[in-house]
Amino acid sequence: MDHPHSHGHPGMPELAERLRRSSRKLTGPRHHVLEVLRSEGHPISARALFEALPPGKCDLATVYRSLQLLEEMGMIKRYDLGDGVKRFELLEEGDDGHHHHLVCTRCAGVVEIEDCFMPGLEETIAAHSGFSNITHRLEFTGICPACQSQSQ
Amino acid sequence: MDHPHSHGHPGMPELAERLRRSSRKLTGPRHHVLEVLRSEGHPISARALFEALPPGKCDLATVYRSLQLLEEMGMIKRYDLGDGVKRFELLEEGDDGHHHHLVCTRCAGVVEIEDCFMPGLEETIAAHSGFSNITHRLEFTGICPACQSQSQ
DNA sequence: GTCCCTGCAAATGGTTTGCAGGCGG
DNA sequence: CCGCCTGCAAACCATTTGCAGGGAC
Repeated sequence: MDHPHSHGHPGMPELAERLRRSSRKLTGPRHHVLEVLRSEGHPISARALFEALPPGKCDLATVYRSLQLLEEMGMIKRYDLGDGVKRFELLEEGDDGHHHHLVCTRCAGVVEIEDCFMPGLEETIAAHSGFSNITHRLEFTGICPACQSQSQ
Repeated sequence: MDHPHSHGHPGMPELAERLRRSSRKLTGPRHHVLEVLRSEGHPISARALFEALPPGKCDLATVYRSLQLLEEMGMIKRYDLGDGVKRFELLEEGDDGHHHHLVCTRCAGVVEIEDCFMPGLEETIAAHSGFSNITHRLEFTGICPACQSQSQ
């Protein structure tokens, strides 16, 4: 259950290709941002990404702009894990990123959960409410094993 | 499915009593904040609450402080609906507020969904992940009937 | 009278934007 | 070259906090 997506994070050439296809440039700063996203594999905040960057390689504002662009292009997905901070995760091509997370309330560690547990539920809700285009966000929180043992 | 909680929003005397029980004061500003929460019945943001207040009756900062206090006391529940804004909803006594929402992505209208669809799921996840104290947040988004008809 | 509470204003933290210069294609 | 990108700084927005005066009990 740990890293259901770690089997195929896109390589840098593929990422560059996807950018080029949208006629966007693969610049130095973007390269570094993608590099961190690629090595991270879990949702990461703009600030955390910035701090993981080689110093001086990319401005914080540019990190935000890159994340915005990559999200629009569908290369990364944004998650709201409930603490008011946006986190982003690299997607494989064709992946819509629909999975859920289990977040530790002490260390903010994130574990992915691969199954989506509500087959047909959105249709049911649509039928009852009259809403259309229904999607959902589901996040779990708890205390991870490491934090459990560290302190009580 | 519309307002599963509208059957019993607490009256002001009961709210005052709950405050007094915690030896907190029922001041003018708090009275007005509670009044808006009571009449609203749906999750409302601090700013929206402030604007619904009679002008000059309560400072914005005090709205935030009141919401913080009421949340600590368990009188209201905070929801993160995904847009980075916290919203608060009045709870009845004994209600833990565990239900989910269906939010319109165009008008931000909110409908409550009373059922929680994951019986036993948290236990399963705990067993698989080793996490403890697991809870979840689940929010649905879509386009409400009114917005569907207004524009395409 | 004693604290709790309040308004005001300033600080904070995450994120966005204006601008002029710079670099990728 | 042209237009997309970038760094820097300032702006923004939701929320929090310091402080001194004021009100509830």
